[in-house]
Amino acid sequence: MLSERRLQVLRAIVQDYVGTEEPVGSKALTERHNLGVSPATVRNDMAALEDEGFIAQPHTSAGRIPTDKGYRLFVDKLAGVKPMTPPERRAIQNFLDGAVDLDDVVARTVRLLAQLTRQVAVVQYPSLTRSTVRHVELLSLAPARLMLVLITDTGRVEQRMVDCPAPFGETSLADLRARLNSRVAGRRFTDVPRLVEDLPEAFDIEDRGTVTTVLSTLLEALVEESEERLMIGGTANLTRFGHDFPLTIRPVLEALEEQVVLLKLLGEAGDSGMTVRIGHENAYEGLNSTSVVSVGYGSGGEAVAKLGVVGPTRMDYPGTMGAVRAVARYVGQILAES
Amino acid sequence: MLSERRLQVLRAIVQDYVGTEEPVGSKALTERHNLGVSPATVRNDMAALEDEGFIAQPHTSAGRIPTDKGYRLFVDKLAGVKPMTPPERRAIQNFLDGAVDLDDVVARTVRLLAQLTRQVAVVQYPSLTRSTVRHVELLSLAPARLMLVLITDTGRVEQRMVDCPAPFGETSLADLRARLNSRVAGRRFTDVPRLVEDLPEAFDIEDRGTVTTVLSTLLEALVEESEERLMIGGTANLTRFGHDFPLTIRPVLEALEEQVVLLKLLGEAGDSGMTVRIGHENAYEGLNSTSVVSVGYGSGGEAVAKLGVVGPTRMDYPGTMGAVRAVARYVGQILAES
DNA sequence: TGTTGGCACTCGCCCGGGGTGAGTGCCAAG
DNA sequence: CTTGGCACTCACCCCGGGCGAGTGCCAACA
Repeated sequence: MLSERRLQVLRAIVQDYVGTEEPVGSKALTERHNLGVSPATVRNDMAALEDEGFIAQPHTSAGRIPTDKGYRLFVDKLAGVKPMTPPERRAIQNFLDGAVDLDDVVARTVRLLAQLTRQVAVVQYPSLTRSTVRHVELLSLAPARLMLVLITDTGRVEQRMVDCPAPFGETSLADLRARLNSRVAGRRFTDVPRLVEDLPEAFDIEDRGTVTTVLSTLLEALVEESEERLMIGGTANLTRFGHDFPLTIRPVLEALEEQVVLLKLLGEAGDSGMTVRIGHENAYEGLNSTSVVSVGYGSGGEAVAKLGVVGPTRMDYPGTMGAVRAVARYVGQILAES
Repeated sequence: MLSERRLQVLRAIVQDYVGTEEPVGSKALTERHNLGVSPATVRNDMAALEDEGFIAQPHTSAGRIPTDKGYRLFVDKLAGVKPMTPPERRAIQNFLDGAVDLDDVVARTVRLLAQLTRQVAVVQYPSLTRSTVRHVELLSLAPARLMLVLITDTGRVEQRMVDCPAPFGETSLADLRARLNSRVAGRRFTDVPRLVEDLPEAFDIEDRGTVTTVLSTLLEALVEESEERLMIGGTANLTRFGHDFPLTIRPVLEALEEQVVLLKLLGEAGDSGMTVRIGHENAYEGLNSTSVVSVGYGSGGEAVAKLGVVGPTRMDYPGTMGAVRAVARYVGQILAES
């Protein structure tokens, strides 16, 4: 096992490297952190750390830089989460409080996260698989043409045209609307199919075709609505990535445009607590030189979606984690209030 | 005035520079384009073009590169719009035909444009100031709490909570719903305020407060809905920008995240026909080293929104313009059909 | 056994200089 | 107005030397 001091050395290396972006040597370390030992001792420790794969040297006769494994150890054992300062907290709250609707909340959250962490922010829209139906509305546009409007408790609206197999009277329509709402209003998306299953049976033969059509359209809309969307921001921060730029940045930009990739990324992260994926721990190849810090957030106790940031593996983990956690917390509050 | 041959020389310079990304010299020009004159002559022409400010040399004893003014002349006088090939047209149509709703149309358009031009694509959502109300729905959620749902003819839906000053009965609600729709359905957004102006007068005193509240909420929603949104894509293409990278790319990424900037950018472009803004012609400073090619598109004859691409001033103008025009045309068709 | 100072060694980086070649401007002749 | 010739300018490449940070090893010491 690694001695206490060696861990301190590793911590010092990570901190210095994150700050300077340059390989850090034994002498500089003893000068900047008062470890109480000589450079020679540190050199021995570094050799040991390198043997274990926690650090590496880019070239012989250069300083050491942390490996993914080194960062992992740092995050797991050596670093805490740096809490936000009270002024920062107030700023977060103020900024989010101005939001007028769900889109705005998400947009503001993205901006905020990007600014606080100076990295790329990713915010998933509150997931709807766990959310509930607030209301279903049916409008008659033409004798055999209806519009179905689905309103969710998170404030999203989805609408669908329905072409009926047969004309559908106003009274039948009102009847269907009432029955539908009494069954599904306030219920979870996932429960809806079961709840409306036997609904056609309550109608006359000639209306059943239309009713089943409406129902299947509704189920379709529910599925589509629970497809997860997300918003990203702060891509300009990618320019602070490093010197080797174009090669690193391109796949990241590509990944960021592929919502599927990002959703998978967030999805893979643990369901509770904060997740940090470092470098090659990310399944997607283009993100092998980045770290992803993500956390679930939600209105009540349970997480309904995730948010996080994407940055270089060389990032300020404690600060980033602090910001991500704080933002998630406040967004949750905002959602609970509305 | 510039002689015919000098214009040819300018055209050749632009074409070569766009292709090679390197300053082009007199000798290379005579070799690659058969101008029928010697390098010395071309040198004289180049000197003249430089005097007029159409080209410049990055360093003494280097070739010439076009200036913004040079590109301007090229676009205005020397280059046509390169039409898409039939296979390309088919590909565009096929790709767009698969779209299922408005969001999907816009998303596909962005992708398509980015791929075709290998640049950053910007597509504005169909503007709603010119569009019409399809339906307004009112739902009663609680005795003094309504939900207002606005549905537009472009298929967008906006919903709003309304807290009533006094309880509002179901019959009044039905009455208001009916009157409201009979007045505004099918009408343009801009006409709505005038059309509902005197509506409160038709109701009992005790209901008027609620009616005016509902109306003002509706007007608010109309304003917000006509706020223009847009979607961008293909940012990964920025990596092909040039060698001096980080400095050029950062302000562009920043501009792309500021929807306000982009909307202004598109808004400034001429209302009909294709607009090309080259380098410093862009008001926004961060885009001084980029060109923006934009065009209006719409379902009928008239343009309802704009789309375009942002790329380096050194871009293939004829090809880009061809792609932009073609995409705009097909998107218009798709919108007209649905 | 762990720590320390000493020491030789490696090697990336900076710097200055010479050679190369593309490209230019000018000029005189056609 | 065009052309060939010619001298000149510079950016670029390559090379070699000096510098210095950093390393690994070792012998001495607590």
